[in-house]
Amino acid sequence: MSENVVQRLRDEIENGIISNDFAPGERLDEVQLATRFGVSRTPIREALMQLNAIGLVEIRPRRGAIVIDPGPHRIFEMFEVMAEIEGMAGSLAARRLTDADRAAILAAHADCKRSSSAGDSDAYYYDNERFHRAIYAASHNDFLSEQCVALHRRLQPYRRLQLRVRNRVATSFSEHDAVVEALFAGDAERARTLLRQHVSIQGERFSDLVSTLSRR
Amino acid sequence: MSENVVQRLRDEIENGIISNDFAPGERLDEVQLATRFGVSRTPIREALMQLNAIGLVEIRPRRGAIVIDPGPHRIFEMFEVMAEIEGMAGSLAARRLTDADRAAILAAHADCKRSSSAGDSDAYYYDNERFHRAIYAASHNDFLSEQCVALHRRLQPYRRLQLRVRNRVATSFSEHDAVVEALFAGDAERARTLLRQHVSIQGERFSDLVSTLSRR
DNA sequence: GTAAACAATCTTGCATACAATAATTTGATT
DNA sequence: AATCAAATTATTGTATGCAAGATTGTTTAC
Repeated sequence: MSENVVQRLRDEIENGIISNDFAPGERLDEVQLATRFGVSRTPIREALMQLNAIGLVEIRPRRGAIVIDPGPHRIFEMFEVMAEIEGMAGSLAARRLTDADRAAILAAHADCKRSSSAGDSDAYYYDNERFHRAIYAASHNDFLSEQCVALHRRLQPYRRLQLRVRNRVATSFSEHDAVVEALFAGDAERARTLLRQHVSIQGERFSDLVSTLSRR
Repeated sequence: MSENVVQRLRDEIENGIISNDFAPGERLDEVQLATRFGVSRTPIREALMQLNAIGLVEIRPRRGAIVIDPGPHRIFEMFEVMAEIEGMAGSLAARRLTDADRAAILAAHADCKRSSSAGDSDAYYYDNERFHRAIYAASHNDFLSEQCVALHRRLQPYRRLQLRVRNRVATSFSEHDAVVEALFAGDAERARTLLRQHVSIQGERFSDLVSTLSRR
């Protein structure tokens, strides 16, 4: 069997965390996971070490692994950084855009339009991700692109909540529209500002949401 | 023995990579490392998985782990991102500066001045790191701060090379001086621009260096 | 002499076994 | 009955063992 096992486990557990299948604060029992996935403890441990390194899981010595609970404040911090690097990607993209990039962005944007006007927030969620990834790719900075994808992924559960609020999908799409215009006009600073705002808004809304609901 | 063993191994191997003790492209043999550190293969493997997750090591199925060789282009990309998030930290710091932050920055800056005028580039390297970390902390965004520290650390070997070039220490210090001024004046945009340039310069210089020396 | 194929060896990947520490339960004493 | 302590149980951390794939070297055929 190939090394894919531990990678597979890593992805499965990571997905479980992202999709809130494993709740923040929850303890991840090694033997439990091992029996569940039909493997021994060893690859489970190796996967958990990886998640620990990424920052999704905390390993307390001799006391097992727990899913990290970022808390509203830290989530806000992550949105703050996301807004900035997303803006950076947009700025670079506006300057470095190739025809292929243009086509990919337009295609994703068109799909967003479709799912947006259909009011299908789940489909929009998927198309939105493709749209943003197309911009990351257009930055032609692979390292930045990877960082963006990783952070985007980590903020996924919180962003998903956002799309449920009234009119958010429509608003999001119109923001995309302005972004596309700036990108295609080669206006780096406007693309940066628009994308930064586009993301910050999500962060601030989220912050409002939790700070009124669950007080810590 | 506590779980600290694998953490220790992780740090040791990571330091080995950063300090070029393990060269890029080098294969990391599990039994070799195990005997070297006096442990079994298991904790070594777990440490390697963590380094893999961080992106310092690549694990090729059934073919072992090798130290990742970023290559000049990717290093340039990392500097590009470093410049941006460093600028972001500066921008936030200028707005959120507390008295304690001010004191920490001034202290590190004073030490930089000392080691700079003494022409001690090794000491300056250390003080420079403290100076930058003080700015990260002053951003009052812990997530950003951690990202900055991690990336700063990864770029360490390339930055170190830079300080050896003629007059770089003195130039670096005078750039710091302007940064401090902007920070203390609360001028967020100037702080951002200055820090961005301060870091980009290193990236560009590095790029010049390698692209003339070793062609890939 | 060179190239290809086969075999021997080495290394990784996973499982199991053993040791050490934390959690829990039970029993005794106040 | 309640609390504290000791012992038992459960779970983590590390080592070792075994199987499967990769690497290397040798031999044979052309």
